[in-house]
Amino acid sequence: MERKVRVRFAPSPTGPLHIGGVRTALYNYLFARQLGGTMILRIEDTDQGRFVPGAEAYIIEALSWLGIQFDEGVHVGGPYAPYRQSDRKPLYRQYADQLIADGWAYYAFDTPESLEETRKRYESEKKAFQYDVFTRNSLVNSLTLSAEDVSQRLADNQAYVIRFKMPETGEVVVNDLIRGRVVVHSNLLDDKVLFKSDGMPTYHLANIVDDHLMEISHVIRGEEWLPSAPLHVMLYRALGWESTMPEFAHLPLLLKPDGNGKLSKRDGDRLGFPVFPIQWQDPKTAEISSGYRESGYIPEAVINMLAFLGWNPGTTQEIFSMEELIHAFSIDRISKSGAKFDVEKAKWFNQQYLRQLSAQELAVLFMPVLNEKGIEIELSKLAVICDLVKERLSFVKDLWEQSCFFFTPPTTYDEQLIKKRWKEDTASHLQQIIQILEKHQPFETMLAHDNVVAYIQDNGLNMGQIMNCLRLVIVGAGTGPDLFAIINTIGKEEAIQRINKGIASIKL
RNA sequence: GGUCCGUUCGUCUAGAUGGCCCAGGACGCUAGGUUUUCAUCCUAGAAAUCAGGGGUUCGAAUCCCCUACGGACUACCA
Repeated sequence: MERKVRVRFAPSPTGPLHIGGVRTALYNYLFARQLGGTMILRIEDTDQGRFVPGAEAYIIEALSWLGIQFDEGVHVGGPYAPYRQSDRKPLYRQYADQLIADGWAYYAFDTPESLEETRKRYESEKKAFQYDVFTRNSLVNSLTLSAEDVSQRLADNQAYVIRFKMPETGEVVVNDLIRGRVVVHSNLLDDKVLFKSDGMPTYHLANIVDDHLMEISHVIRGEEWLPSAPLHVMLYRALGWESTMPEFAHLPLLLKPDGNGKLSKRDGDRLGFPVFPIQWQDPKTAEISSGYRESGYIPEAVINMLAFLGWNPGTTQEIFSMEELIHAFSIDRISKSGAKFDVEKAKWFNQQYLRQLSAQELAVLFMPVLNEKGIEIELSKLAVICDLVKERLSFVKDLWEQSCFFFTPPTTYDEQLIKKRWKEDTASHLQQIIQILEKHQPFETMLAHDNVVAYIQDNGLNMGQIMNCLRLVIVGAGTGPDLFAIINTIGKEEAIQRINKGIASIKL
């Protein structure tokens, strides 16, 4: 039973990978790392018609940004190379032939058009057509045609596909690590195409052949594959590989936050959150879909959030580093039902991770934003500002909103606050406060603060009223960190200028 | 239509072998406190008749059955 753990993440390069796919990759990664196994990236590009340039590079970049690493794969090579199915094309045919020779598959010459016609005919009778045990005897294939006819058609290069010959009797059992025993009667399954007329295998064949050849021990994939898992089990049996068949775990789906249905590529920008790890631009339409990276999410937060969509450790701990996830992860704690994505929780996770960053680290992230606005500042000074506002952020991009008053004087003043706090004598009191500030010759914040407080108290004034008005002229609003910390940071001269400007601008 | 999977607060979920669950945590929400302000933080609260109905049992969110609802799949797509 000692089997080396080898798992694969096997996306098809038909577009950007969405977060459901990322979660599948993550669970594979956590599982592999925990058990000292191997994580493989295999590209399943057997459908040349849906190939999208750039998608493969996108997948690699996105997973790399998130810290999901591969031991083998298209981009890093490995002992089972190549890892791209289009590069493995010559491998598959022999297995299809073997299946035919063993009576597990057959040639089918039906054209797509004739099949479509049959399908429509069934539909008009309110029935569903399936190429299976019951219908294959009335269709054009090597089961109904004479041996001579078949060889003639083959010799004539007539287009054909190779279909799996599903047994008429018997039950197929899939033992799923998450769902338990799933049983289906084989005659309910259809004769899936294994090998296409263009010379490429379909997903089903390529997948089984590659998993076998690459010695995959566990197949962890989305629930959308559960219905075809019985076919896969049959394929292992037919190929004589049943004893080394990997174990299956079908993950619950990620659902739309509103309404029903699985999360789709369209939902993200419609509902105001990214469904993609990093930004993607469609090469054909040039349409841009936003990504977590560009939206200001920290990769660790995205990982943490994704890990909890369908899995939990059974404790109350919610913040997990990748290392902790690797340690705590287990397949039997994966839930069976689909999870709706929640933007608010995602934000919360990001906030938690943002707070773990030092002021210095935040400053480094913030600096480019300022430079773009034409603001030059020393990193150390910026770090002081970041430290003052870091508790108020969910995203790095919130930094500007939370700290813009450090860099530019207010141009407008909060109307509500004026109404509430600004009195007739406010201006003259602020004049007095300017005098107090002027007195401090090297400027000392604490002393200035104490003196202002003393002024308010000595004159029997309302603390909240004066302080809020002082804040109003300095910040422009009633928000922000400690007022004297702000004054200290912008400097005495600037503070006095702002007070003067405020007095001049604010009229009752 | 058919096959398969699922169903605990608005959301993510806890809930081995039925009793400690008139259901716990987190996000969000509401209120109070802290703060010269806002945010943070602290405290409290509202929020699931455990999809519904039948059983089994002294006792069920937990076991069984039925129903409903939701989802996936049903391509020479993956």
